[in-house]
Amino acid sequence: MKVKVSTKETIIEAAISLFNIQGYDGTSIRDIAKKAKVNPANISYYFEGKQGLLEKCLVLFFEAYLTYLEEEVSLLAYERPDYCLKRAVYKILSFQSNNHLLSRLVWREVSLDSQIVREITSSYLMKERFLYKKLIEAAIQENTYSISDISFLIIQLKSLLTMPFLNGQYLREVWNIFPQDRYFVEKYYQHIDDWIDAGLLQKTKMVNIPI
Amino acid sequence: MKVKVSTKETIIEAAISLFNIQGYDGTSIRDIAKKAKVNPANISYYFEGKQGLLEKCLVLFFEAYLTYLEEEVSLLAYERPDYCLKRAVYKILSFQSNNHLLSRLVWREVSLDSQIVREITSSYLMKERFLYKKLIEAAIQENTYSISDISFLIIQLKSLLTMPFLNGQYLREVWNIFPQDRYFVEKYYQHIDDWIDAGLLQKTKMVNIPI
Amino acid sequence: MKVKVSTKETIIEAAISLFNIQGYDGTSIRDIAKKAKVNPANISYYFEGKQGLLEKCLVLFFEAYLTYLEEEVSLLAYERPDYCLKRAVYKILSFQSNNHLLSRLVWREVSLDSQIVREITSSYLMKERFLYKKLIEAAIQENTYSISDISFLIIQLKSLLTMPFLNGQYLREVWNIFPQDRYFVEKYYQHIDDWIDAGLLQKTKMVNIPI
Amino acid sequence: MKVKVSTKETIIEAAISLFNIQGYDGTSIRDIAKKAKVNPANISYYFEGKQGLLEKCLVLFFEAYLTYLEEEVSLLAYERPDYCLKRAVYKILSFQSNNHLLSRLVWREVSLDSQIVREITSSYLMKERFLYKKLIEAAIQENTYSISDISFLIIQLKSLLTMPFLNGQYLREVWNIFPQDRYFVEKYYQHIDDWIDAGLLQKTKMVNIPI
DNA sequence: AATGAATGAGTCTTCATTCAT
DNA sequence: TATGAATGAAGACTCATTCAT
Repeated sequence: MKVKVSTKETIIEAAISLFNIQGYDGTSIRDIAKKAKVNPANISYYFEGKQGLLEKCLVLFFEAYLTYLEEEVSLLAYERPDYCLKRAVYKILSFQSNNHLLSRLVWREVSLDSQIVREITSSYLMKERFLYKKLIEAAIQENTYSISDISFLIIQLKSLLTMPFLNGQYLREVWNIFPQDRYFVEKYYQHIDDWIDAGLLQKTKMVNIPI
Repeated sequence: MKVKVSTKETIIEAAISLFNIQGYDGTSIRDIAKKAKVNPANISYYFEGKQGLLEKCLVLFFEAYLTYLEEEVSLLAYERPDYCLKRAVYKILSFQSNNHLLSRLVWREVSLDSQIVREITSSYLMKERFLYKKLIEAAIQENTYSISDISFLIIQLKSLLTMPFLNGQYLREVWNIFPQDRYFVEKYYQHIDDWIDAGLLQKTKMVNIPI
Repeated sequence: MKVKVSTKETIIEAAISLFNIQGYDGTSIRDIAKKAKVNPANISYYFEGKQGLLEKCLVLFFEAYLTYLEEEVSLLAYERPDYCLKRAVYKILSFQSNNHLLSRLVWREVSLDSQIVREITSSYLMKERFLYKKLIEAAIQENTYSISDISFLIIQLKSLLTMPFLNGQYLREVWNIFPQDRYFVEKYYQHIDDWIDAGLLQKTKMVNIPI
Repeated sequence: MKVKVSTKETIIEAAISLFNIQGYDGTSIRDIAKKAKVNPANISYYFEGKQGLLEKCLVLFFEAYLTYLEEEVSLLAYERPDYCLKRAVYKILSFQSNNHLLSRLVWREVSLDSQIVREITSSYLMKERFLYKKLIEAAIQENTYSISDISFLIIQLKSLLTMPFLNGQYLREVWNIFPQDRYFVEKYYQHIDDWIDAGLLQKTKMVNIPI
C-alpha cells in the first residue's frame, strides 16, 4: 500500500533538516526544494514565503514543548511537586531527543535578535517562564531561595536542558555523544536529577526516577 | 594627540555587533560597511572576503578564551585544584561578560554545521575539552566519577557557562537580567560555585570566592 | 426566482475594474480571480488566457462605441448633419459615462504599442476615422477647411471626447468632477457643443440640445 | 573626441523608450538593461529599484513642464494675458514634441490609480491647476464664465494639449501625423490658437502668433 | 463547470566581489 | 590606503498556465 506523504510535510521535513544544519539565513528556498524534491514555487505557495516556513517550525516546536510543561503544572495539585518537576524534565529531554533537529534550530534562531522570531516566540517564552516558576516554586517550597535566586535556578535548569541539543554537533564530534540517542536521555536525565536534588532541593541522595 | 582608530578595527566592531544581532548569514557586507562608515570594498580588501571576517572573530574569541583556561591549568601544579577550577570559571564568565556580543555570536555560529566554522573551531574545541578535563579531574580527585560521568559534568559546566551569553537577549527580555552587567558575573558566579561544590565536589557548603 | 450571474460575466466585471485601476500588465490573473471570487484556472478556461480577457474588453467597448457612430452616420441622409454630429457626441459621452471603467482602460491600453492591442484595435480605429470624417464633413459642408484641417478637427474632437474618461481619476482628485456622474455628461456636452458651434461650424450662438 | 555618456543617463533613455512603448508594468528591468547595454543590477543600484526609475521620469517631466507654465504666469504682470496664455501653450506643445516619448509615458501612467504615481504627481497636478487657472482667468478677464465653466475650459485645454502626445502612435498610424515633428507643433498650435480665440476669448479672428 | 495542486519561466532585488582609479 | 562603479550569480518570490479530478 502506497502512502502518499503530502508535499507540505515533505517540505517541512526538508526545511527542519537544512535550517538545522545551515541556519535559517544560510538556507535558500532552492536548497529546501531540491532536498524535498518539489518545485521551489510550492514553498511560497504553501507557507506564504520562507518566513512562513520558519514560523511553522517554531510554532510546531513550542506548542508541543509547552504542552509537556503544562501537563506537569496541572498535576501539581495532586502529586509531589518534585516528582512533577522531574517528570517534566524527563519529558522535555525525551521530546527534544526525538526532535533533535527541530530543537536545535529553534534554540539557535531564538538566540538571534530577529524581529520575526521574537514576535512569534516572545509570548511562548513568557509562558515557559511562568510554568517553570510554578514547578520550581512548588518543588522547593521552603523560603531558602530569594526571588532572584529562583530566576537563576530556572536559567540554569534551562541551560542544562537545552545545551546538549543546541550543540548536538559539538557533543557528537568532541565527546562522541549523540543527543538523539535513546540512552542519552536516560543517562543525561540522571545528571540533571542529581543537580536538582543536590543543587536545588539540597538533598544528599537521589532515589528513584519518576516515569 | 589624535587617536586614529584603524579602519580594520572599526570594521571588526561593526561586524561583531551585526553578526551578533542578525547572525553571520543574515548580515551583508554592506550592512557592516554602512555601520562602520567605510566602503564595502574595504572588507574584501582587508579580510579577503566576508568569511575572513568571521574567521577573525572566531580566532579573536578562542585565543583569549583558551588563554584563561590554560593559565589555570598551568597553575594546577602549585595551587589547590578546586581554586584553579573556580578561578577559571570566574575568568571565563568575566571575559564573556566583557565581550558579550562576540561571545554570543561565536557560540551561535559554533552550533551550525558550517564547514568554515568547523575547520577553524574544531581544534580549539578539542583543546578546550582537554583543558576542562585537566581542571575537573584534578578538582574531583577521587574515583567517584566514571569517565563518562566526567564528560557529562564538563558538558553541564559548559552549558552553565555559555548559555547566559548565547541567550543574552532572552535573559534581557524574559528575566530582565543583563549578562554584560558587572553584577551579573558576581551573582551568577555564586550559583555556579554552588553547583561545583554541591554537584561536583559534593561539599555541603561553599565559603569564599576565589578571584 | 434566483438569478445566477454567470461566472464569465463576473470575471469580466472584475477584470474591467482591475485593469482600469492597475492597468493590464499591472493586474494578475489571481487578482482578478480573487476579486471575482472564482478559481484562477477559470480565466484561462473561459478566455484562453489573460490576453483573451483583454481582447474581450476591447471588443466589448468598440462594438458598442462604433454602433453609436454608425447610427448617426446612417441618419445623415435624412437629417441635418450638424444634429447628427451633435447627437453622436452626446451618445458617445453617455456611453462612456455609463461605462467609465471600461472606457478608461480601453483608451489607456490603446496608447500602448502593444502588438496584441493593435491587432484588435487597428481596424476599429480605421472605421472610427471613417465615420468621424463622414459626420464632420457633412456638418461643415463648405470648403473652408482643408483636408489636413479636418484631420486636426477630428483629433481635437476625439481629445475632448475621451480625455475626461481616460483621466477620470485626475478629474476626481484635482477638479472634484465625476465623469460617471449623470450631470457631468449634460454639462460637458454643452461645452463641446459650444466648441462645435464656435470652432467648427463657426456659428455665433448655439440654442438647443439635440438628444 | 569621445564623449562618455554616463550609465545613468543611458538607463534613463532606455527606460523612457521602453516604458513609453510597453508601459511601466509591461517593461522588465532586464528589457531596460539589455537596451541600455548595462547590467540589470545597475538599475536597482542607481535608482533604488524600478520604481525609482519611474519616479525619476515623472519628476524630470513635471519639473520642466511646470517651469514653462510658471514663466508665463510670472509674465502676466507685464504683458497681455492672452499672449502669455498662448505662449505657454506653444511652449508646452514644443516641449512635449521634443520629449514626445517621455510625455506619452507620463500622461499614460498618470491615468492609472497607482499609489506610487499619485504620490509623486498629485502635488504637481495641483500646481498645474493653479497655474492654468491664473493664466486663463487673466486672459478672459470678463465675468462671462462661471467658476465651473473655467474648470471645464481648463480640462478641455489640457485635453487638446496632451492627447496628440499620449496617442502618438494613433496619430501616426491612423492619421499619418507625427507629433515629434517640428511642423506638427506649428500646425497644431494654429488650431489651438483658433480654439482659444473662438471658444475661449470669443474673438472672431485670430491675428498673429506670439513667438 | 469548476477546482486545487503543481510547474517552469520570469519578476525585481541583493549579494560578495573585482577593478580601475 | 581607500573608493565608487560595475558585475554575474543567486536571492525570494509571482506569474500565467496546465492537468487530473
